[in-house]
Amino acid sequence: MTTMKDISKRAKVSIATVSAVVNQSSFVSPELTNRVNKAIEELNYRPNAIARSLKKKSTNTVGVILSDILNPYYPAIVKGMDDVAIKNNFSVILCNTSNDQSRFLSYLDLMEEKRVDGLILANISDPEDLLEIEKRKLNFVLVNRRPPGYNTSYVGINNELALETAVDHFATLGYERIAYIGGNSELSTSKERLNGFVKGMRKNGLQISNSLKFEGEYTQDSGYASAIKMLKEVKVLPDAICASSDLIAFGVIKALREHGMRVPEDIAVMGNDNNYFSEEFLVPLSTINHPTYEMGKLGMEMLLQGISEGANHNPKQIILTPSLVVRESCNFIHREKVIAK
Amino acid sequence: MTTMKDISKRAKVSIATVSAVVNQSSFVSPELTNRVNKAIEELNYRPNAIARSLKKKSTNTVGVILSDILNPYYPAIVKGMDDVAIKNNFSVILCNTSNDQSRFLSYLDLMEEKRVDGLILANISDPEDLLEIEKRKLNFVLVNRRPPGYNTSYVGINNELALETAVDHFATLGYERIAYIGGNSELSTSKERLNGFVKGMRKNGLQISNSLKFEGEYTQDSGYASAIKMLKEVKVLPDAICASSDLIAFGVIKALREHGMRVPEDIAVMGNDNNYFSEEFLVPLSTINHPTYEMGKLGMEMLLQGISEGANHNPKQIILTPSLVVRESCNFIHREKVIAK
DNA sequence: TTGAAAGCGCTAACAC
DNA sequence: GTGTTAGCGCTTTCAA
Repeated sequence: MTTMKDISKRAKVSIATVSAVVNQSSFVSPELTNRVNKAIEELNYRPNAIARSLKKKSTNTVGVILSDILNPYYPAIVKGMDDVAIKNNFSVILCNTSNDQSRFLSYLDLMEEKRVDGLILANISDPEDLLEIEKRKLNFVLVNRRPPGYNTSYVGINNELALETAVDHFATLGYERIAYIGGNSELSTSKERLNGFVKGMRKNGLQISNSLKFEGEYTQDSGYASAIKMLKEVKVLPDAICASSDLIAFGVIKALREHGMRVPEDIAVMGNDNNYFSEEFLVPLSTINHPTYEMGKLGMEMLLQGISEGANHNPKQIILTPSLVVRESCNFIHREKVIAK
Repeated sequence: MTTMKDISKRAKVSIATVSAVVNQSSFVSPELTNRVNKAIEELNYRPNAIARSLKKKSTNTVGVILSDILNPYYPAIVKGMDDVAIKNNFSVILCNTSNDQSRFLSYLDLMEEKRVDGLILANISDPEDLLEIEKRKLNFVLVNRRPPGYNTSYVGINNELALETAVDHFATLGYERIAYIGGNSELSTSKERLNGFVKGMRKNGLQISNSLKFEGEYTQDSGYASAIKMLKEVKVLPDAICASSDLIAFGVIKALREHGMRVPEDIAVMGNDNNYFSEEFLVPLSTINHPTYEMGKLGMEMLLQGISEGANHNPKQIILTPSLVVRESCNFIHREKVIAK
């Protein structure tokens, strides 16, 4: 591997001069510049970022720690991050924890050892985890989920508004008895979404039945299981269901259909997050769109800004606004009810 | 940031001793070991991987260059890679080119500058690109696609067999007039799949009509466009369609339905690759399963093996076997035809 | 305008 | 067993 020393010899200049032309960090006469560039060309020189990093104490690298790359919610986020990273000459080290806490911890250590300039963490909900991160004294921003009370360097979406919008939509269509099937209640996003559901129900003068509230995971299987449970336990079924994610909605719809219920004719279902596939799901899913690409993009921009501004960086949070997407899974109008009013 | 020097002072030992206990690289008396560990604890020392890399001329980091992380084919591959990387104490720098050649090139430069120990490239088809990679003289393995004639350090799947299997399935069900809707014909996977289709048709004594062969991209939009084209141009429609990917099949089915054709009653459709969502697509898609997680896992294992074995590494290729998944998109039996035989 | 030299934090050869 | 030291490839200060 050729080094600056090799170049300096061949171009008959000092190493400092080579460095100056490579980095354009100070003026070098055209003559020497040429000789250096020629040598670089001939020897196929490529600067060693490791050595540079050691000297400069910065790596132009950021770590991204994700909870689950298989969840279709995240690839667009990653792409948003990657796009802005490369535009700013940063690389991203991707770490997928598969929701494994010990893996999360060892990734944190690893990132610290690799001296990344900053960290983006998608899906930190546990205050303990936040402590672990803060201990390391490095730039970071949280994305999507966040621990209770955390208000700095965060980009997420307005989950409360998302579910409120879903309920509003149901209300507009005349649905009244609405169930809620959510994810893990400990996650910030779950809490916010449930809050939004409650808020929406109240606002629309609708009654919330505790027997129609279900919790589980943000997965299709969990949605399926919750729906089965509902079908078994509930005497008078709801006429509509708010699922707190599209994946959950998929599972719910699958369960309903397997039990002979038609969507939306018998029970309407709304998703949330606008999964890539929800438009072509068994029944095209009405849902709430989340600007995920934007979330990744803004998260990385926030991080890089924090890195470049250093101590005098002013932390902030960005909350993106979700929007209604109407398809077919709740388009069955309850004419009688609407007329009756 | 505390360094070995700080530790050595506090523990009143030499730097070499600190290094020895941190890396367990040579015997140190229990007494000194204790002092060192205590100092490490107290000062919250974390080794600097950058400095270590500079010295050792290896980074324990590999680059992964992907053509499109938004395509649902890839997340599982990435997960497979990441899982084996972390198990072997390697980090992965993820690079998503979004199918942009200039971005690919600049990522290659970047990876070289960052001195990654190796590179995995998902989706190199162009011999020129391969040349670019080989120029850099670093360990690499190709995954999924490959340029013509490339037979070293590769893991992919048997694409020919995949399409052959699809045709066999159609033939078994009594379908005879079978169309093919493929991806970009320059990609290795496309060629292999088309070959498999042709082979399967011949083997089953079925006639291939050139007017029933379409090319495009590996996207839903492209599948949609090809199907529209077929609907317009072809006088006598096929009774079945082989799509070369599930995404294409999705587009095809969408187009057919929009034009009043039922799947599978009017036209049957087979996909290929077993997308995460194909089971719950508008019509549950019969397809060919690809072991993508395995592909990523084996790709990374191959790379790490190549890195550790160095010059005396014996390059090889691994071709994984796809398998039939029967669902509903081609389950309409042509009784008359079958009986007629 | 150019070059000499110190030093980033670590490893490893060698000396004691 | 432990310590001294050179040097990985680069940046940057300072002197010339």
